[in-house]
Amino acid sequence: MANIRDIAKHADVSVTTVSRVLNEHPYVSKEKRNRVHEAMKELGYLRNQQALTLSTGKTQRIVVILPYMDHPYYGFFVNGIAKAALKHDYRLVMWQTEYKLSEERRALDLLKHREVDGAIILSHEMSFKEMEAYRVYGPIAVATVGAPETISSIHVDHYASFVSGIRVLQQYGYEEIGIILSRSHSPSSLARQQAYFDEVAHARQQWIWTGYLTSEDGIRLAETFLTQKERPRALFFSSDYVALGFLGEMQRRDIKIPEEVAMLGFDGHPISRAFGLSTMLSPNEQIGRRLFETTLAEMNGATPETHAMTVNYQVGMTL
Amino acid sequence: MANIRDIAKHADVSVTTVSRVLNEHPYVSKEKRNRVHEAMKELGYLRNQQALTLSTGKTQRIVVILPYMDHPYYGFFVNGIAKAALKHDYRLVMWQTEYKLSEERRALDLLKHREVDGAIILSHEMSFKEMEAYRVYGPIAVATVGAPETISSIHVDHYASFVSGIRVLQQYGYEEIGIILSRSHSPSSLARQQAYFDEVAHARQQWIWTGYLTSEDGIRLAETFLTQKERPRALFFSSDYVALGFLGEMQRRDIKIPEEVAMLGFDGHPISRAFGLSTMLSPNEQIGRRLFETTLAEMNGATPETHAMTVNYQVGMTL
DNA sequence: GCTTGCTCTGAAACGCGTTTCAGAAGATAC
DNA sequence: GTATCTTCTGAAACGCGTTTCAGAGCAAGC
Repeated sequence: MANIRDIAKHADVSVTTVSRVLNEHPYVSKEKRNRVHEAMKELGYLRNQQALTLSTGKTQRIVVILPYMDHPYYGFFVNGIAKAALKHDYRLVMWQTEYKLSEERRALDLLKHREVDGAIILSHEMSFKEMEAYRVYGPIAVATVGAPETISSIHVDHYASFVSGIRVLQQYGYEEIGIILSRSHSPSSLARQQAYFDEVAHARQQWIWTGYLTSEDGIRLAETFLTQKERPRALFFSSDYVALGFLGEMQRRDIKIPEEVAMLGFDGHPISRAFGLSTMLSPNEQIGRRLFETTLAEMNGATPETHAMTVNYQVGMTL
Repeated sequence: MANIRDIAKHADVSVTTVSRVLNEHPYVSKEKRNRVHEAMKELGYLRNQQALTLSTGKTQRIVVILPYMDHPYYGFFVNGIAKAALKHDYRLVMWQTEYKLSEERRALDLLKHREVDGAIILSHEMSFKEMEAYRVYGPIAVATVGAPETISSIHVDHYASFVSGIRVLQQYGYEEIGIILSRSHSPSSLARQQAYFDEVAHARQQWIWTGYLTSEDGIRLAETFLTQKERPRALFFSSDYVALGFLGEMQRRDIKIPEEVAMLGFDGHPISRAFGLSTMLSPNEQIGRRLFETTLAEMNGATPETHAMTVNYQVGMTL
């Protein structure tokens, strides 16, 4: 494992000169530059990235914190982040938290210990107050609402999005609407709930179903829904996957959609199009890209930014 | 940013002693240990992970190389890898290649430059011959078939799996079978093709459709399939997502499944169950876990291993 | 009483690339 | 002819934790 000093010796120059050649510094004579290049080739030199990192204090890494890597919902975010990171020669360290606060802390400790230069958080249990304490160690960008101004936030405006989804349902003539949420206490769920009560005249507490995250939850929901005495005429989901699970189960039971119950999804996953699910298209990949870009900008001295994105109705056959 | 030398000075001990306290070495007197702990608290000491990495030569990181992070197919692998990595306090550096050889090389260069301790490759364009050249820099484990013995391989035996899938189709009485493949030249596609010709008496070259990866490809396939003059009675897909896209499109066209054409998927994604897709359940999460474990074992001196996994038929309603 | 062994400590070297600073040599400006 | 640049070079310090080695002090073994 030849190092920079071996190269220097072999080429009969100083380590400084070798370093300059490595970094393409102009003030090296052509002759020495050649000697160094030859020495590197002969000894099979490979620059040690760890040493570089320690020396410069820049890791070229960013930690991405998310609950589950296999949930399709996060796929588009991650894709956007990954593409942007690759372009800027950054590496992505993925940290799966399974919604555990302890894992979120472990992940942010990477920032503390200089193992990464920044953090992107797609979903979190941690309070913003606690999160802010980590801010001094590096930039943090979240995909959630309610971040303080020290923390960048590129997020879907869930309130506005739910309002516009509800308007779509109303335009189709549906007044009795129910909503399906993921974790009940998450900020996005609260915003959605708020929009529901603000916009739906017939809103009812028992028409809010919480705790639905996966397609299997959607299957389960069908049973729950059908045994309910008074049912809404339309369901607004907060995830396409839950909606698809529900839709599949309804098809299996030969229950007509939208005749029996209309459905509006949320995400715009490609698979939804295959099954004709009407949904709200969320620009998740774009959000991912911007999350990375804002983190990068902050590392170069920019101030945190907050930006809310909007969703668009994607026509389907379930309304 | 207090470092270990500041702590030493503050606690009036040597840096060696501080290091020993950090590493819980027993040969430190209680008194000095306390002094060091206090100094660390007072100065807010945080161990610099980069320095540790450079010093020990261990990064505690593994690079995971895969074509797309947002393709649900890879989700289960990654989940298995992530869970195992978390448990052993390893970090995952994700590298999205988009099937580009150049990106695979960039990713494996991390190994060369000591930025990671090992590599897990879920899918690759690179030849095993080229891959082997990187083996000297650290352990490599792949989820594909055909690896040389220097490279660990935990994979689905695609030949055997396709054979057993075809047997299922035959048990249901289907003789005229077509197959849907992803990239035509990948080792798994070749194995599947081989199994097809070996097991299906009515095998036909034009009943092999290649280039189908996503649910959108599945939608597209429906059109292609229906305009075909002579059609097989059953389709064996190599991905649930493609199958689901196809299924959704067939439903939209009011074409009865399995009456018009029977379908057998491959993967066993949860969403498949919602739509009653008959499929072959692949233990991808388990493969992910084992890929990590074998990489870890190799870093501790074990020899590479090769292990083929089998899939199981999961009953659905499309046969 | 002497040897052996255990506990505890710290100086110095190591892993390895970058950066600062001082200085030499030659070129240009006036 | 002197002052000022520009080009080129290398020694040494830096980032920071770990490890090796030498040695001191004290207890147990025979």
